[in-house]
Amino acid sequence: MRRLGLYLHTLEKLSRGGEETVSSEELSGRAGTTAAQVRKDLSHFGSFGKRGLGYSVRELERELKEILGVDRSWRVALVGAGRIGSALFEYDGFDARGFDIVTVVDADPTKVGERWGGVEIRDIRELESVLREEAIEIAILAVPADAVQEVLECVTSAGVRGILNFAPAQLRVPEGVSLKDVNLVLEMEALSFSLTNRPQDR
Amino acid sequence: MRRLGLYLHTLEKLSRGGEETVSSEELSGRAGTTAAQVRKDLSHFGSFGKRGLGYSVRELERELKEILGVDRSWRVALVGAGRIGSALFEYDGFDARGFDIVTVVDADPTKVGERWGGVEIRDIRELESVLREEAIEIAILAVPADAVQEVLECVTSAGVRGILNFAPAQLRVPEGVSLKDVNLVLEMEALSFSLTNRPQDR
DNA sequence: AGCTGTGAATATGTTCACAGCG
DNA sequence: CGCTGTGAACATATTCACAGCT
Repeated sequence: MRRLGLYLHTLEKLSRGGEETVSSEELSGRAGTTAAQVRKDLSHFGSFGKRGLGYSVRELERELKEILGVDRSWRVALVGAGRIGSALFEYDGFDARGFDIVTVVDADPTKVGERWGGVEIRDIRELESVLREEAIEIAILAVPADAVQEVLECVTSAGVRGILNFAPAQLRVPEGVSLKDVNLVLEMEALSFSLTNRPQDR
Repeated sequence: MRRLGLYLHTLEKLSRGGEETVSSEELSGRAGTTAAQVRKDLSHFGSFGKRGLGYSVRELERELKEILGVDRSWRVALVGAGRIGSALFEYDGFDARGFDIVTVVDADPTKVGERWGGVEIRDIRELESVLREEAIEIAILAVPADAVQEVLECVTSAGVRGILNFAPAQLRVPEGVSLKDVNLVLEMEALSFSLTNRPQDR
């Protein structure tokens, strides 16, 4: 559930602000949802609040991290060192949440061997073995759409079970593998749709 | 409805492959949904198919473009010329769908005046006037989270009504403005959640 | 006969409203 | 008394199943 992540980020902000306790009302306001929604969402995983008081910020934060599995770090590989890949590699948010990009792989021979920070870019022909050696758990695919299905198969063969895909392609993943697609054109099209189909245009 | 965009992309692939006609069965297979879903989705906007035959690829493609509002081009501004901004600027998919990034704005004085392709980077202090001059319809926000609310207010004041936001912040938009958030950490957390809460771990 | 378009059935998600604990 | 946790009511989304056009 995506909202859990939102709650966690909100709690961390509250925590930095020195708040000790928070009500579902307050939390929902900051996360852009409703109080009932917050309570229902949390109640699926346990009873974390105190009636009459609210939730302990620190405690709920810890619980949510555990539920989301971000009370640990994850070994992540970046496949594709193009423009999107490089932006993702530099993106601080991943690091801050324990998603450690410990491997970068690319097909371009002029890039292979190059170093980004402490990470050497490896040849995509070694993809499967590199992923195994590095005990990668999550792969970020930032390769061209026409290459991504092949890369995906290799990645899943290597035992990776979480995939964040940026290529605009409909991927089929084996049972037991989680896939998240980020398709920016689809997002823009959704905006275009809203702007176009607005009855009360002024 | 996000699936409409998916259908459109699928149709374009079929079209390039020379297909004349497609059934809801076929379309759903390629778009990763079900035949009934496709028919229901399309039926909200009209009757585009022929019974016993299916849908004309070319015709449905045209209809979907019109519904989504991508039968035209859009004037888009990129606010924030950092790593994510530059990756987005170079991203071909936007251009191909008629989302023309005609303006780039940044706060860094060393970047202002620089040219990316034919586009000069403008100073963020001129943001509102630049957006008006350029008749911008959609803004992509790739600025730091602590600056984004301020930028957003400026952007909406300038009459922009569609916003794609990459900053991890909960934004409040005025009535009549469409906002899409892309939060990559949330996506990764969702993956982490699936990997963590998988009962039948082998 | 084949495949759409659609009401009806089902499933899923959200909001309401309140009992019950602190 | 305040705020959570939760069943019940409501709303939305998906799937089923079939009548009806071509």
